[in-house]
Amino acid sequence: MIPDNLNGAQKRAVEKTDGPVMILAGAGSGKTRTLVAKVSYLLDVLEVSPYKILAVTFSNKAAREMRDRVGANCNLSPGALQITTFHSFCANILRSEARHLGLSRNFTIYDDSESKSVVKVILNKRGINLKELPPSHVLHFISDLKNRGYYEGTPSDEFDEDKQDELFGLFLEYESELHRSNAVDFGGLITAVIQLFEKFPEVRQRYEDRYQYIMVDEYQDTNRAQFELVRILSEKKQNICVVGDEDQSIYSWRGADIRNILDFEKVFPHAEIIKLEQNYRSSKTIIEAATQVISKNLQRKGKSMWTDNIDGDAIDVIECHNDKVEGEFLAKEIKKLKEDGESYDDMAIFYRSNAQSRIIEDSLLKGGIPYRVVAGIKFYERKEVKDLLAYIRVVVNSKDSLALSRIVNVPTRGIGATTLRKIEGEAIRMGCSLWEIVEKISQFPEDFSHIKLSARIKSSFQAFESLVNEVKLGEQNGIAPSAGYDKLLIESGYLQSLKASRDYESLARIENLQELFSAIRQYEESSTSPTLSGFLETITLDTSRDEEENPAGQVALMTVHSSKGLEFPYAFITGAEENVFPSYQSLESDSETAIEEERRLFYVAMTRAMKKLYITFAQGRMVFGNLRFNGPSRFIEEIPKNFYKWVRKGARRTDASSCYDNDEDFNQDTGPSEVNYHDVQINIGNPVKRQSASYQKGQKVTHSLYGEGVVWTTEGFGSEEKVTIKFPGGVLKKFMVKFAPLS
DNA sequence: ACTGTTCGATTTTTT
DNA sequence: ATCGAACAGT
Repeated sequence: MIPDNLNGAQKRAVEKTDGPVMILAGAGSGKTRTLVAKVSYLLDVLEVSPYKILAVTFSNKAAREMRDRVGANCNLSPGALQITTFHSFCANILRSEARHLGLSRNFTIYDDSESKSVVKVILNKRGINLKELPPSHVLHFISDLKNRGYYEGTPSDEFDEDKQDELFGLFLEYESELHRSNAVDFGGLITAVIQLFEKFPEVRQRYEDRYQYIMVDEYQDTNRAQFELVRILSEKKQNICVVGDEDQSIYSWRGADIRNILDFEKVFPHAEIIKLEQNYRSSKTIIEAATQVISKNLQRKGKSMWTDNIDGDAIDVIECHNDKVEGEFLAKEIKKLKEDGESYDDMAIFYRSNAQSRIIEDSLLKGGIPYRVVAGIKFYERKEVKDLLAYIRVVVNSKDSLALSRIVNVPTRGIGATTLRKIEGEAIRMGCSLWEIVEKISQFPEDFSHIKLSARIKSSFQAFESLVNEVKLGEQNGIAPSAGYDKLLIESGYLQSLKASRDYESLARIENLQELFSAIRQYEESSTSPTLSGFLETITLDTSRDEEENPAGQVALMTVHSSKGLEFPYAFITGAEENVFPSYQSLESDSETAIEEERRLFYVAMTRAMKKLYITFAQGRMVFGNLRFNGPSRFIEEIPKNFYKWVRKGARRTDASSCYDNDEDFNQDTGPSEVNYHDVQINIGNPVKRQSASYQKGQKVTHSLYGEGVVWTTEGFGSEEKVTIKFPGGVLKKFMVKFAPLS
C-alpha cells in the first residue's frame, strides 16, 4: 500500500508506474520520501522483482540512503537492490562485458586528474607547449564530447563540427592512450556502455529486458550521455521515471544539460508531468522570497512552490563594512543563537567559493565556536596516497602505464627520467606496454644491452618487478588486500624513505598511509570477497569517505554547491555581492544562461533554510589581494522588500579601508613551536594486542603533530581502537590508536 | 635528485 | 593572498 503520509501529487507520482513520467520536485517537497515509496510500491504491491528495477542517482550518499530506506521498508537486503550511481552502474556492466570492447575486466578508472596527466603526456610527446595549449583546455574539449555522448564511431552527425576542431586529433590520441592502458575515464564509463549497446544489440537486449522499471534521481544533473543511456535502456518498456528540479540545476559546468528536463516531453511525447510543489521544509517567508527570486529565470518549466508552514521571521540582510566584519557578525550572531538555546549543528554558513571560508573560520575560531568545513575531502588526492594507489594499480592492471611511470622511481631507485625515456622508447619500438618492458628487462637483461642500463638499474628493475609480481600472485591466491598493501608499502621502501626524512610533513604522510590502510581494512570487512581491484573501484567511484563525521554540536561551513540536498534551521548566505555571488566569471561571460545558473545557486542556498535565513554582504572585500567594492548582489534586490529587514554592521561610508590597517591578530603563528620527533610506532601488519580501550572521553592527550587535544569519542579496542580527538578551534581528527603518535 | 624561486591563475567538484 | 606548477640552479 501507499503510505498515507503522502500528499496527492506524491501519491500520483508513486502510482504512475507505467510509461514515461517526469516528476518535478521542488526544494523540500519530499522527493526522497516519494521515491522511496515508489520503489517500495513496485516491490511490495506490484510484486516486481528487485532484479528488474534500476534506480540511478549521482552521489553514493544518495544511493546509499535510498537503498537503506527501501531495504528497511521492504525487508530486503540492500544489496539486492539496483540502486546505484550512473558511474558504478556502468562500471559494473563494463566489467562484465569488457571483452566486447577490447578491454579486460580489470581495467582502471581514471579520475579527472589522471585524465589530465594523460593529456599532458600527449602534449609533451607532440612537443606542444603547455602554455600555448593548456591541458585543462584540451581536457575540457574531451570531456565535453564525452558528456554529450560521443564515442568513436557514433552514428549521429551531431558531432561533425567537433570533428573539424583541431583538438579532435588530441581526443583520438587520448582515447587510444587510455585504451592502451586498459583504462577508462569517468565520462568514458558512460559512453562505453552506450557504445556497447549500439554495437551489440544482443547485449543491449539482455539489459533492456532486465530493467523494466527505471528511475533517475537528480535528473537535472544528468548530461546528454547519461540521458541517452537511460533512454536506450527504457526504449522498449518506456517505464522511465525521472525526478528532478530544473531550478536546482547547478552543475552545468560539469556537463549537466538542463535541456534533459526542458525537452523531456519531446523525447517522450506521452510523458506525464507531475509537480511536487508543496514545501515541507521552510517558513512561508523563505519560500515566497525564494520563489520570487527564481521566477526571474526564463529557462524553466515553472513550478509554484507553496507551504502550509508558518510565516516565520523576516530574512535578515546584513550589510557589513568589510569581509572581516562579516565574519565577526557571523560569530556574534551564532553565539547569540546558541545562548537562546539553539544547537550549533542546526546552523550552516554558505559561501560561493571556498576561498571565502578562511576569513569566516578565523572569526569562528576567535569566537570559540566549533565548526566543521564540509568540503570535498582531498584524502585520495594526497601525493603519498596516490603513490600507493598507483602501486596497487600496477598490480591490478599492469598495462596502466601512467601509474607505472608515476611510481617506478618512487622512492628513488635510480630509474630516473632518462631511463624512463629509454624504456618508453623500447615499449613503442616493441609495441607493448611499459610493464612488459620492465618484465623483460628483469628476466633477460642481456636483450637490452643496446640501451645501456647500469647494473644497479637492472637490479632495481628486478626488485621492482618481483615485488609487483609477488603481490599480484598474492592477490590471485586470495591473500587479504591489506596484506598486499603492507607488502607494497614496506618492500618498496616507501615507508622507510618517509621515516628516514623525519620532518613534520613526512609524519603526516605516514599517518595518511595508515589511514589508507584502515580504509582497506574497512573495505575488507564490508565485502564478501575483497580484492585490491575491488578496493580501487570503491574508492575511485566513492570519494565520500570521511563524511561520516559526527556533527556533534558544530556549525557547518560549505559552498552553496555542497549544500544541495541539505537543510538547516538557521542558514547564512555570505558574500552576497556582485562579482562574488554571482561570481565575476559568470558576469564576464555576459551570458544569460550563466546568470540563471547563479540565480539557481542562490535559490538553492535560500531554500536550505528552515526557520531563519540570513544574507550577509560586505561593502569592501579583499579579492586576490586587492580591496574591492562590489555592491550588494542583484539577487538581494530580487527579493521583495516585505520579506527582509536590512541591518548595518560597522558599515561606514568613509575611509573604507582603515579596518585593514591594524590587523593585530592575523599573523600569529598557531602551529606548535616544537615538535617531538620521537619514532612513530609503525605496526602495519603486526597489530598491537591491546584488549581494552586505552583512552577515555575527556582525557587530555598530546599528538606529536597537532599538539594538545581532548579525547572526544573512542570506538573499538585493542588494535582496532580509534579515537576522535578535538584540537583547539574545534578541529576533530580521528586516529587509530595503534598508529597515532599520541601521549 | 633535491631546493629554492618565479610566475600565474584564481567558481563550483555528485563520479 | 595564496597555492601550485614549472623552471633553474646546486
